[in-house]
Order: sequence, then C-alpha cells, then structure tokens
Amino acid sequence: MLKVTLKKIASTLGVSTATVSKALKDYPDISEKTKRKVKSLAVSLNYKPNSFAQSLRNQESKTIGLIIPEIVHHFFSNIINGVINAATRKGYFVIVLQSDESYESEKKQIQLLIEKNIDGILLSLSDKTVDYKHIKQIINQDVPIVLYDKISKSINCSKVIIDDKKAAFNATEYLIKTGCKKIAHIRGPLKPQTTIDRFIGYKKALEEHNIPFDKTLVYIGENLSYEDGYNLMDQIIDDHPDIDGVFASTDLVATGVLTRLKEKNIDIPEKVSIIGFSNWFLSKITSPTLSTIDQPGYEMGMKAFNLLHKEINQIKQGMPVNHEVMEISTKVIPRNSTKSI
Amino acid sequence: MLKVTLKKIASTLGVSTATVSKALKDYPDISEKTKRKVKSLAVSLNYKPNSFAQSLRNQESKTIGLIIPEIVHHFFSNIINGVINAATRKGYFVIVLQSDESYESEKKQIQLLIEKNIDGILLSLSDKTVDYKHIKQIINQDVPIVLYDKISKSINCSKVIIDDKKAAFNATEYLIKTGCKKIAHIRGPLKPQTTIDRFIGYKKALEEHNIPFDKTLVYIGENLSYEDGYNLMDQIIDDHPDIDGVFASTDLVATGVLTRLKEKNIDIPEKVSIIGFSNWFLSKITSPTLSTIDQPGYEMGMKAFNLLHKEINQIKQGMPVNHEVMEISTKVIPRNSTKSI
DNA sequence: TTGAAAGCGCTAACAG
DNA sequence: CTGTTAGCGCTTTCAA
Repeated sequence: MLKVTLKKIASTLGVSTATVSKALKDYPDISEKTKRKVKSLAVSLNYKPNSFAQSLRNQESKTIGLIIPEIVHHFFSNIINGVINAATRKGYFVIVLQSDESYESEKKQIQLLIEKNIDGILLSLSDKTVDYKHIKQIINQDVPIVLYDKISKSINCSKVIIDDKKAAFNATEYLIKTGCKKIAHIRGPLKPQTTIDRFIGYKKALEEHNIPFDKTLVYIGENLSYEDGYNLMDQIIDDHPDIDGVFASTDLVATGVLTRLKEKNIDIPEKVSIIGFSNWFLSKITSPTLSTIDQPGYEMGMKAFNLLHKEINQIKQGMPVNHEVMEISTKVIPRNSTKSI
Repeated sequence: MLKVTLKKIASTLGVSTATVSKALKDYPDISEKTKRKVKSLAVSLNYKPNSFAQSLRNQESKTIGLIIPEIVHHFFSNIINGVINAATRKGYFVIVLQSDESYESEKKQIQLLIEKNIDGILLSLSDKTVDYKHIKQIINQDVPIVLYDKISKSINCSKVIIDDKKAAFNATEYLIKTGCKKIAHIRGPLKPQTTIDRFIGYKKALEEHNIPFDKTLVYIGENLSYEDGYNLMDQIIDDHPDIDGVFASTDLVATGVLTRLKEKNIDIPEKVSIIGFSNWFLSKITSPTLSTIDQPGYEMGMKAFNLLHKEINQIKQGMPVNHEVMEISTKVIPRNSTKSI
C-alpha cells in the first residue's frame, strides 16, 4: 500500500495542496463542493496525515513523557493508568519511562525526553535525587513539567501531592480513637519527604491527643518491605510488650506485621491494632483485612496530566503560566485490623 | 533559550548546513579540523537535533506502541517493565495505551498508533476481540507487529506466548504427584484462549495419570476474582466434600479459595492442596504461602520488544521478514499450599 | 573536502 | 474561492 499524501490527492483532483489541506480542515474559505470532493477522495484513498510533518510544522507532538520510579508497584501503576486515561481523552500519547529510583537515570530520561521534543513531562522524583539542576534547567527551557507524589519544595513548578502529614495524622488518630494508647510507627528511610511527613503526622496526632511521644516506638524499615514488617514486629514486641497499635508506612509492611502477630497468636485487633498506608490491593485480602489510608493514584495521575495540559496550552498561547500545587485528599479505610470506634 | 539549529551553527561558522550535518555524524569526507570546530560549537551551544525533522526525513520515530489490556495488574505491569527496559536499551521510546479489554478501544488505539507513524506495535488481544480485520490490515500496511500473551492462531505475525497447556499440565501434575486424587479446577470464562488452554492442560494431566476426568469438578469464575474463588469454594465443598486439590486459574482466585478453606477450618495442604497461576506478588504473603506457576511477564516483555525490533530492522533494510513464535517457559513454584513430593 | 539543492509532508500568509 | 510560495530542520546526492 503506497503512501497517500496531500500532494497525491491534490494532483489527482487537479487542485493545489493548500486547497486540499484547508478543505480537510474545514476552512471557511473553501467551497462546499471542493470540500466534498476532497474529503471523499481522502476517505476512499484512506488518507492519513503524516504526523512527523505536522509535528515539524506545528512544533508539537501531542505526546508527553511520564517518568515513574518503579512501574511494578500498585500505587504507581494506578498513576500510569490515570495519566494515560486523561491523556487519551485529550488526544495525547504517553511515553512511559522508568527511573528505577536512580538519580542518574532520572537525569538521562529527562534528557532523552527533551531531545524527543516532547510537549511536557510528568515526573516523580527518585528517592536518590539530591540536586535539582537538571529539573530547573528544563523549566528554564520552557518545557512544561508537573511533579507528582515525590516532589521538592525548592522546585518552582506545578505539583500534585498527597498531604502525607495529614494522612498520617488521620491514620494515627484513628488508632487513638479506637482506643489505642501505645502506638508504634514503622517508618521508611530517613531522607524521602514522604516518610518524613508521615512521621511528623504520627507525632502530631499523639501530641494533640496528649499521648507523650516516645522515640523508642519509632522503627525504621529500610526497604518498607513485607520482611521489614515481619522482622521488626519481633523487635517491637520485645521492646514494648504492652504495645496496642502499629501504624505502618505501607500496606506491605503492615502485612508483614500482621502475619507475624498472627504467628505469635496475638489477637488483631483486640490486643494490637494495625493500620497501613496506600490501600493496596492486598489489604483487602489479608485476614483480618487491613485498615489503611487510601492513596488515590488514579486520581493523582488524572490531575497531574490535566495540570500539565493546562500549562502546555498556556505556553502555546503565550500566556503567563501560573503554577499550581494540588493536594489530593486521602481517607481512612476502616477494615478489620482495627477496632470499631 | 533560543533554538539551536544546524543552520545557526553553519552560519556562525561560515560553512553549509550539509557540512555541519555530516561533521556531526562523522562522515569520512569531512576534514578532522572542520569536525572539531563544528562539534565543539555544537556542544557549547547545546545543540540538539530536532527529532521531528529527523523523523520526517528518515521516516522513523524510534518509538513503538504497547497496547495493554489492563495496566493495573501485576502480570501486565511486569510486561510493561520488560518492554520499556528492552526498548530503552535500544534507544526506543514506548507509548503505552490501554485497551481495557474492549474490542472497540483496541481498534481505536491501533488506529491512533498507525496515524502517529509509530515504528511498530506490541499487542495483547483483548478478551472481547472477535475478528482480526483491524490487525490484518496493519500487517498489510507493513507495520511490524508482535502479539504477546493473548494471541490468535489465525493471525500471521510474530508472537510471544506462554504454553498455557503445558503450564496447566505441570500445575495439575504437581498436585497429583503430591498425592491429590480428586482435583477441582476453577477456570476462567469460556472464550479466551488462555483459559481454554489451561483447562486442556488440566484435563490432560489427569488423563496421563489415569484419573478419570469429571466435568462436575470444573467451575467457572467469570471474573477470575478473589470473590470468585471465595464463593466457588463453598460450592465445591458442597458438591464434592472429598475434594483434595484445587487448581485455580489465577493466584487471585486461589487466594479466595485459600481464605475460604481457612475459615472453614479445612487444613491446607493436608486436607486440600491449592495451586494457583501467575506467581503474583501476593502469593508470597498468604498464609500458608501459595504454590503457583511462575508466569514471567518481565521476560515476556523483553522478548516481545526484541522480536519487534528485529522485524523493524528487517523491514527497514528491505529484507524478508520471517515471523517467529516464541514460547516462554514457565515453572512450578512450590510453596506451602501443597504437600511436598 | 565542501556546498548547493532537492525534498520529506504539511501549513499558513498572502496574492490573485 | 483557490493557488503560490515559503519554510519547519534535517539528510543526502551530486556537482564543484
């Protein structure tokens, strides 16, 4: 099957390519008759505009780049889903790239996307990203960018985030309201903002409810893995046999905690209550089911794309871009690993 | 920051764009001196070739399309991961699209990708896809396509698949070898090839081990969901109180089965053994842990991309393309929901 | 060793 | 209402 171009249509119809181009786009200055002729021939020849030529002319590709720290991850795959759905709806394609939580590859991916003349970038900072030169540089080049989930306050651009402090506050408060008095917290590594914020939220909830903060109740799960939860639970019980609640930074950790408690025949939630974070798929199928915080990845992906889209249009129309920080609200999902209020 | 083009470099250096272009690509017919001059200016000006122009000239975008039935799914996100990694390594981008298991959107996505002049397509058929005109059409247009996972034998193109029959055979045989004599099978809906093949494998294993096939032992889980497994287990026990093994079509179903059995205080694996399919993440954290079949999505994604890449190159070089069907091997992952051999 | 020129396919300002 | 023309930025042939 040979290529059908404007030129071919023009020549077989004995008109100019300009006429054909305009006719197909319903320009008002083309007669109905010509439009009909052109369109019907275009259809019968199965004409498809060459997107490269269009991009070259219009300097836009209708494609954005999405950089994900880790694709195989329930929360992030929900984000991918949200982004792609929002983008598809607006006629955009999404190129997905993985930074693997590495600073180096994050830099490289951004570089690649810029070279590709992408219309905009959606990025979640890798845990290991320490400086932001690479990002500031692309902002200077007027490439629209929106940060989602893992962000940095020192970057001046639009962002979509979860209020981790508030979410952690709510999780902890929920435990308190169901009667817990001595609540351990398994947090992630020291650096990432999300772990810090969740820790702060935990602390604040205790304070507001007049429970003295005890730093020996805070444990670090380096990988926030199932094993971390499983192993730390032993230590927690050793250190504090009278513990009655655990707020874990992720559902995975919480599941490890839960498994270990069951093995030790400690009743959940009667003796120890557990609340996780993320509302992963698996929290619905543990036994008992896991109370958690819903972290709406799909919505976040949608919002992030829509924000980016707005900026792309603003820049295209030469309007001033006003950056926006959008906060997605989270909520406690009560299940059976906590007592009822 | 203004755009740096070949023209700009050429004019500031007082040479032609042709020379600049060639110098940057190390053409042998350019003097070392000019090359040095050109290259150093290009670097200091931070020159990036315009990818639209390159694509237009070369008729290739170094971008492929990946159509996934469902992004938020452990197996498929592994596939995405594999594809993206393999593609990145070869300098390709991956546009990800979701068909949502709908025939209509599958058709539309393919259409969009073709219009985008993508270099090739990776596709897993949606469950609802009934005819293959849309796919045969793109094959006729010489757009390289590789089918992965859910395929159809009546489409003539390269494919990457798992031998579901063999895998299901192995799963069932494993149950038999660990002493099971009366094995139920929870299969998926009637149409998709994968469910059919898994059913066939199940049946064959029984036959080869002289266990008469009993069709009342085959149950259908319409959605292959946790709930399906949970609910069907009641029925299975009612119908066949002496059941001693269950081969579930997915780990999710198996987890439902497992939970229900535990609730009924039926010992796993002593009284009833369970084997799932896919080696989802969750199979490692149920209690008891779930024996299953490893379905290597990552590897599948890699292989699928590499196959596509080969075809892209063959077509580019005008070579004849020989389609290839690649079978990824699976294996039984023994865990604690089955007895030891 | 270098450059002029054509052209990939499309769009849009302008002229007729 | 239609066509001419120029050009987006790059590559490559051919001539100098």
